[in-house]
Amino acid sequence: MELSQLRYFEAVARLGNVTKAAHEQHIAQPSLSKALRALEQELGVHLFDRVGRGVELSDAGKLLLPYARRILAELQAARHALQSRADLTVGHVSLGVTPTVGTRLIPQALAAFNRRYRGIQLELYEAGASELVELLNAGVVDLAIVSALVHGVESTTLLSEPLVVAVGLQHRFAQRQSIAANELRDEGFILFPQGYELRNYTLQLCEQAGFAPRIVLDGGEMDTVVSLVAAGLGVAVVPQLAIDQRMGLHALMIDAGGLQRTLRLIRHGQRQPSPAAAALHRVLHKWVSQHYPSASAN
Amino acid sequence: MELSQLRYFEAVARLGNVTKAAHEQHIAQPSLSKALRALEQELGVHLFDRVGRGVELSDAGKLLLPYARRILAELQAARHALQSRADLTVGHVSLGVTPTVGTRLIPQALAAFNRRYRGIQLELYEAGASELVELLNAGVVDLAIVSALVHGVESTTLLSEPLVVAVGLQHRFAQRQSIAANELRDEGFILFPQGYELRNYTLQLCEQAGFAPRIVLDGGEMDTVVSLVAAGLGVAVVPQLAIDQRMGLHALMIDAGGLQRTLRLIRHGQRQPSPAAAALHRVLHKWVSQHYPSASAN
DNA sequence: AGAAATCATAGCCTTAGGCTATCAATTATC
DNA sequence: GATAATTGATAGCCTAAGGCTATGATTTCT
Repeated sequence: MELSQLRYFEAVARLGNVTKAAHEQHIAQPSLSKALRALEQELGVHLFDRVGRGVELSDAGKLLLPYARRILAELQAARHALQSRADLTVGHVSLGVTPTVGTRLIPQALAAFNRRYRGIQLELYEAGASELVELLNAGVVDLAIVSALVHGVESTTLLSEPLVVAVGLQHRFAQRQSIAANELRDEGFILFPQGYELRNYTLQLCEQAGFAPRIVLDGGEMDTVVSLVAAGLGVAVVPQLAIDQRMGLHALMIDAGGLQRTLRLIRHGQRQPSPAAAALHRVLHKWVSQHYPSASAN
Repeated sequence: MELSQLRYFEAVARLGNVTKAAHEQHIAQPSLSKALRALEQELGVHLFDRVGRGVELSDAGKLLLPYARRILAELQAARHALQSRADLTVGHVSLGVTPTVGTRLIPQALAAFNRRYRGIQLELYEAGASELVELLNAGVVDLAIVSALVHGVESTTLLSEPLVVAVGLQHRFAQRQSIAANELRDEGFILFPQGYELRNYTLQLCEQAGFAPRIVLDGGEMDTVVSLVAAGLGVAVVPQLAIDQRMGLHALMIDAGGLQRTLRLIRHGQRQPSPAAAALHRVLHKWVSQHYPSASAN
């Protein structure tokens, strides 16, 4: 049984006339007769009775018709669904982010995406970089933003942001714009937890400056760390984007050998991105290049 | 889009493996790959991602899959419905009868049919012969039983029943077995209504015997007429099958030139009978030949 | 009765969809 | 880490399904 046969059958049933149905379906009348015959033979039933001029549905045809109509309707619905998905009027895209990335960049960028693509459902996963790569490979997330270099996936540079030393507004360096790394040897440091890239960056900075950091507090998400710094508990190495003066923070650039954190947008190398995923990829790059023109790259 | 493509698509989606799906569908693996490619091109989307060894559904494929499954399920349901119909496990048949036919013959025959074909729904229309032919031509009834000869339809003789003169048990002829038509010239007649074949038969009988009947009562269905005769109001020409001694009736055969009423089973000459209609046709003939072996014919 | 309409049949032709053979890529195995 | 095994894609061929035109048989309208 072929879909064309069902289409023809439905047309003949609806019009009660083989010739008119053939016209409607843009085929020759004998072709339609032949197709009907083939369908009847395959099913082993008579679908139409030739009654005078014209044909009309037989008992079996009346039985088949609603099935045929449902099948054709499902077919059209499927086509429409795929079309809508391609149009980006509906869809779904899942983005993975490492925890410190989400805080400032993601909310606004995703809001912009949602304004542009109203019908696309967004899903956000927060996890460590290695877990995000697993989710990407498993197809759970379409895209992920990580700051580490990962292998086996397709990666584009989204943003390079300087890492700065955050101090409270009461801090003795609060009036300075920049600082040399080794000036920090007497400061108390607040560290991000094990496994976070920012923790490694911090330790790397101190090591390069030739001292081991005095650790005041170990562990804590971005918000917590920022609050602790503002309260004067210590200093912390954070992305420049995380600094907000209104929150009682001051940023110190690091003089020489200043570290940068590169945020990368990664996606599966072999999986074809869905239209929604491609759109999010596009929007994220565009949003970054518009809001951080100096820091962005592609 | 072809149904085979949907079948293949579903198999690959289910098995996650083109080769295994090709085996299951009894085609060569390259043919399946080609079919998938064609489907993807037609829909303008990627349905699968080759990921390592094996394939897995893409976003678009996940969207399409439930539609494909519904379509395939509908298809199978349609096939099953037609099969059940052919098996006579389900079905519908509509029988038309003229009013005087139904009384004795139809109930038992239809009961026999229903015992044999439990799942087939019966529908009964009672109407005059000409209306029944219209219903037959319109496809409203599949079969009809009439006693008149009608044209333009396919007709088989179901039963020839003698017409007898019914008298009450108190009637002066109640001890006789037969009678000559002209002995009835002084009797009062009870007539069936205009348009009934039995009315015509009665008038014909009297005309052939050379008298005009004295009409005591004109109009009345079979049950009424029978009751009136039993009450001694007059005599009536009725089918032998309508006589039941328990109801206070006696049948007089008509000596020479005795009339017979031939019941014919008619069906549409061009319409293909449904399995249920064919079964009813069969059962009616069989039932008559078993219960009235002398009177039946085919 | 003749004209018009409608479906079926016959015969031809193109192409979709099947097959085998083979390549490329990935994964399992030793 | 090299080799074998598995899997999907490609190339090229061939058959048959499904399209077309021409025509015939039947029925209905005028």
